[in-house]
Amino acid sequence: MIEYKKKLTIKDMAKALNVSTATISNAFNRPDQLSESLRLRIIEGCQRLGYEGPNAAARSLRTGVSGIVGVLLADSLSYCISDPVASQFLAGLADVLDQRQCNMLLLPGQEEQTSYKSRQMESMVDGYIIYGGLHPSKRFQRLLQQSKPIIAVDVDTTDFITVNIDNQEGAYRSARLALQHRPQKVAIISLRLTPVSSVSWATCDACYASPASVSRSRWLGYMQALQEYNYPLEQLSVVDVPVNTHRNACMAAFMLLSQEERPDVIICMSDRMALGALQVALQQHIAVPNDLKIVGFDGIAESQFTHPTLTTVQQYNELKGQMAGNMFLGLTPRQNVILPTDMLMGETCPEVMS
Amino acid sequence: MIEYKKKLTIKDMAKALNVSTATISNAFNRPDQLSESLRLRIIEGCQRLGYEGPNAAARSLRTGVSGIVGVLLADSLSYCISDPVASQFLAGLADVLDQRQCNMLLLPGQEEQTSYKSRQMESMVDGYIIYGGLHPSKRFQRLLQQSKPIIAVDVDTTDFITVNIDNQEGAYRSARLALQHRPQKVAIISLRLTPVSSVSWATCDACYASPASVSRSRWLGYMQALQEYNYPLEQLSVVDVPVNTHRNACMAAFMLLSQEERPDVIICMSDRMALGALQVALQQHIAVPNDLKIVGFDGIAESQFTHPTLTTVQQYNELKGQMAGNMFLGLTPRQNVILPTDMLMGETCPEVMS
DNA sequence: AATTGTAAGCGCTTACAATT
DNA sequence: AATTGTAAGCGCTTACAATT
Repeated sequence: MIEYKKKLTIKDMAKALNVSTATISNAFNRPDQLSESLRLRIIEGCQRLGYEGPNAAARSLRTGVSGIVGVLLADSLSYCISDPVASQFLAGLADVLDQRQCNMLLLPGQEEQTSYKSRQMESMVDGYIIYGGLHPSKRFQRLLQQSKPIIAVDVDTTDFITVNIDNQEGAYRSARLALQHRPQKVAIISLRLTPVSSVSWATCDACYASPASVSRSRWLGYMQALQEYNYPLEQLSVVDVPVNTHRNACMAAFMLLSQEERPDVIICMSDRMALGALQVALQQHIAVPNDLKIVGFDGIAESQFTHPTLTTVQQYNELKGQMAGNMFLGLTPRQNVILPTDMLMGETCPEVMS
Repeated sequence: MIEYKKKLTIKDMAKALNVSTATISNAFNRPDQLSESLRLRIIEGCQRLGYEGPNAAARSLRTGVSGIVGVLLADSLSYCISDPVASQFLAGLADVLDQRQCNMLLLPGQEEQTSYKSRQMESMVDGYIIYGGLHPSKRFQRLLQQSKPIIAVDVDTTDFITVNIDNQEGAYRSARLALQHRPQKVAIISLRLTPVSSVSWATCDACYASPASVSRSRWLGYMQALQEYNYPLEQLSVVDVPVNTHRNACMAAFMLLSQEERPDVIICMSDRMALGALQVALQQHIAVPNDLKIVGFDGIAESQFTHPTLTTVQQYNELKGQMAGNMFLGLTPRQNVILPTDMLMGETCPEVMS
């Protein structure tokens, strides 16, 4: 049988150990305020009696600091946790916060409920890390007025300190790599470039109108490369995908590969899109990379688990999380950061030897 | 410029709206305690003045309930977030908790620091969901004495209410599927069956000694199938992997496929292992499934993103998370649950037509 | 009878006072 | 001078009293 304990307070300890509550508190929080011997006696006594240390709610109420960092996500929790890019970011962030004994509170961005309880926890949070997206949600609007520190990641804004990558440069380099093969027919699988809610064909004009900053930057990088190679834009096929899922990737790839003139290059705004395209191509017995080159974006771990492995833009999401965490905690100067990306030379688009 | 607000309290609202603090509190928490008209006037007034509702720390201190559920993980946060099985579970759990306006606090199991601050948050938590592993950690020991509700998932124990799958049955069925092909040489990639800390060959005897319940159950399922097919155990090759990573999977597969007598069946305790084996096999130009059958376990999404797709045991991790959450919240009777699994017929091991 | 207000106390931290 | 204790108050909820 498990033996349960009563909930112990600092008062109980003070009585049991014959000191004041202040001394107990100091023993835990301000070692310089009492003699070493007394501190050890108290710590030992508390351990023996089963007192786990000051109650977090009370401490937080008193000090105004909770040690909890709110992470405002662009999508639902379930999406973010299962998306490799977001989860890598969260892992990096969690590592840093954990080292400093801070905790993470994941806040879904899409909040429809107006119940005040869903906002309750916001009052506990010491500040926010905003991850991705534009966040037109009410929750987001409220945050701005809370006068708490905010770091934004993968958001194109001047309202906060941001941690970003150079999306345009990365996209440009990946597209150039594909275009070096002098393809006949280029296709792009884009993410949330247009406001549609299903996988659909897009025109270049529509794409320019997109407000989603990350996608737009990548799009501009692609355009830059296409222009450099004088690729006729009217020949370009673009399928836009509203949500970065494998299913959508397959659908997009299927649409592209069923065209009368089949693309020999597919440039993708994410590795998930690229992996979907790869799978569909292989199922259709299209030789990759011989008859079809594919480049991705992100450098997720899974991109190197396939055969052939994916050629993609490696971004360092874990590092991104660590940087955001360190900045939030003030361990790193609070200033805008643009992290580098690298080309990850996989097998789906080899380099052209010249 | 963003305009910041002062931190408002229930007192400020009482003064501004000319009612008592109790009435403000009731307006938020006990609608039956005041007239509809007054309640609306208060809610509207608070909104207008920018009061977000009662402070969570104060409320939690007063009521003893925080709405925060501690999720005790077997490994580090970064591992759990990036593991597809764990993250699916977390996604399901998060969904349920979020609907009920509860929050999740992820607690890494491997806690070496003795700083009391790392335990601070434990005092806030309303209860625990323990996910996987044996948890011999100090943190775990402490939890048992806290007299808070606990639900355990993927743990073989009688100390708590548990949510589990039938690991042995699932493993048995997957092994049988592979053995139907009457393989010459069977190999197994196992997880944490032996206490070694690197990828290593294992013997059948050593494997039985494992204390890790999930792995042992799967192992027993494999043995059951092997016996049924009279497969000579002395011919079996087993590589045991301490941590479920792709790198380890590749190493294990490499070891197995470099043997003088190459296996024509590899049975894997996880899809990550199976995907690694598939990749290594394809890189070595071994035809899958013709010359090598592979079966996995888990049914992670990525297992269906490859070509060929993986034959594996589908477990419903998101459902597992939902069930654990619902039970924790008391929306479902608190009783032990064993969730079903299904065979997911992919291409790496087709069914034998007889 | 229906509505609203008073006041205690949840467990802690910390300025400052009191003691050695 | 070094060590320890007193007491107020963080923001809230709720039993109960007071008012209409």
